[in-house]
Amino acid sequence: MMNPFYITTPIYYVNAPPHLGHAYTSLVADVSARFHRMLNCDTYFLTGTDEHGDKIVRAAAEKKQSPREYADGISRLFKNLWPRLNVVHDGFIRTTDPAHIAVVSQILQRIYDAGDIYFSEYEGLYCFGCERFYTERELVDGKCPDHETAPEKIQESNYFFRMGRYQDWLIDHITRNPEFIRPERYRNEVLAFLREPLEDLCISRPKTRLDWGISLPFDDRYVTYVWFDALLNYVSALGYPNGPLFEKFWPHAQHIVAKDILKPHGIYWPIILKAAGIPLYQHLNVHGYWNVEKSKMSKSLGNVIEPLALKDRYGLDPFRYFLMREMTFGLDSGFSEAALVARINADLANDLGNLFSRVIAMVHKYFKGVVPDVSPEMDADMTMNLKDAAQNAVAEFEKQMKVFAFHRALIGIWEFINQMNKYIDVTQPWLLAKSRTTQKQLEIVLYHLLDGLRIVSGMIYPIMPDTAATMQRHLGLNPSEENYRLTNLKNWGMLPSGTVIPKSITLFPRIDMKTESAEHPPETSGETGIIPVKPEITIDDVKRVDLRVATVLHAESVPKANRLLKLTVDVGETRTIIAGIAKSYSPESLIGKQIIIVANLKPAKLMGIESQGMLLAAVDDGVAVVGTTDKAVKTGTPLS
RNA sequence: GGCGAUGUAGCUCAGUUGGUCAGAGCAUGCGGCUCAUAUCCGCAGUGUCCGGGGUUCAAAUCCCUGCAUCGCCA
Repeated sequence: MMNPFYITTPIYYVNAPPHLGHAYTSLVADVSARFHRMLNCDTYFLTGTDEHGDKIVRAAAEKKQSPREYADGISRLFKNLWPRLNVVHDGFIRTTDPAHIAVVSQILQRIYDAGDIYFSEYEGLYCFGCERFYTERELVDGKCPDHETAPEKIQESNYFFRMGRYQDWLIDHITRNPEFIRPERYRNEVLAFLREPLEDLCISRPKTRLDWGISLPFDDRYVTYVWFDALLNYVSALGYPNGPLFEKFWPHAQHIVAKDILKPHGIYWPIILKAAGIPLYQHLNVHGYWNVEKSKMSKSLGNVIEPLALKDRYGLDPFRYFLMREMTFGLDSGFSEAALVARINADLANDLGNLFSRVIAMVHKYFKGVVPDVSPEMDADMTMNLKDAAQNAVAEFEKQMKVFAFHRALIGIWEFINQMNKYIDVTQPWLLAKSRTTQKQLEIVLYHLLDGLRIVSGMIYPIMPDTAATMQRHLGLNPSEENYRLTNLKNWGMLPSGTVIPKSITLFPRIDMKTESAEHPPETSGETGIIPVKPEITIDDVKRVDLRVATVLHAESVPKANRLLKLTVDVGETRTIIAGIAKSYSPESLIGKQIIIVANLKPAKLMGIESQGMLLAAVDDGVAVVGTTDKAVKTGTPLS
């Protein structure tokens, strides 16, 4: 068992809804967490929201909400986004959580007692309109840039954190641990900043100005401001000071941040930890920005597409792949729809998707879908370096993933994919299939390809988990943590023989830029669970099913049936429908709801009641969620 | 204003300590195959490696300088 792995995103400030930058940071954390689980590391992935401060008070006031209500709303937006990106975190912390508040208070008190926090009065230029101080430099013609009024000189007292006394210690730590802040450019930036004397950090606001925050334990007239509150989430979320999670994971902490918050994480945070007597984190991993280009394509459609919306259009896994492949971790990258489509077509559809499709198709064509049995001694003759290529790719993958060089890890995987395409070209299985004397060779070639795809499926798992699972199912495997273990990817020839594999599918539909503007491509085959996709059907099969929007008029439970509800619904006519959702919905909660039913299903009697149709619901881990429409529509409307 | 980074094929970028370093992918053109999602494989290019100067037997690679872009700090 390797060291535990603790990965964090920043807690996102709830003054605005999530955007691409947030999504990328969290995606990196998710990919990293998944990768470490492949390494069999105990892994904890934390994210959350930062909810105090005057910006929140002001944003809430604009919406005529209390800060708490406002923060709840935006926090929920973040929390709800992660599942949609297949970002699976272990913890979600809010700075308004009582446990967090207690930890902040405790640590502030400790640092105060140690003499690193002092009280001081200062004078500054204050704009009452903005409710903030300005420096001379920020003023325009001596006036507040927002209100165009001259700020007033006022005096205020606040608490300050003596960071200066830890400056030399921090320089020393960063110098001795070259990987403490990475990539190197950001380490250099921090060191450059530390060449100048470090000023003490103002850590409070008088409650007269701001009361949406955590009270200072040693002076109730003040709340703590920004960094103590925000940064301490990384330890409070683990149950500091002596929770089991804290003891297990904290020493292995790695943070991910965008470059805009380099200074707080690279300077304030280590110093806070030092002052509080808490060991430092391992690595601060800093990434750049996405420069979003408004694509011409979208403009011509008249609707500029928001980056996050593109995942719905092109599929989640391609979207995740693009973000991880296109950005060199640490540097800025451009985001455009054209670049996304180019990656999807070239890398996903042409290289990987087509390889997968042609291999599976050949196994069906030549062996009726049965994975050939290949004795190890026969292997060597036909491997033609494919085995070495696989093992090199896995080694490179491991090396690059560990240092957040995701794009390089992916380049390595794709080199191997190209080698497999080349291998097919050289071995020419379609010729081997023509002669009985070359049957054995054909078996070996296809087995090698299948096993290579098995290894690819494992390597892409952290980046494209749904696709990885789909691939594994089509290789006759049951997608599981075990199959994604790196140790199993390092071994050649692990794919079980004799299984019958499902028919070939299109992993990634090619995107035709010409017709794309008219319609959206089908969602890529990807679902998180392990439920296999049913056999292919045609449009005619679909047309036979008459789906309708129905409105629930009445609902009641069915006696002696603890899972069933009897619904009376309006589909233009009134019908009775029995649905097995009683464990997830109370009868009252359904009344008035619009649902989707199969209207032409042959009626059936359940518990003596005739059900004239069937309600559609998603059942996730035993919990039923009723399907409905995005907006209210006329009852009885067919779905097509 | 100070410090730093970057500037390489049409596009996106690799190029570790100076000596096959003038490269990869995409896009383009041509050839091949047919198992495959008109996919795959091969071949072919185009470059004053930002401009100028210097060090050296030898510089995209080191030094100076100019320009451009960007970042950090003030």
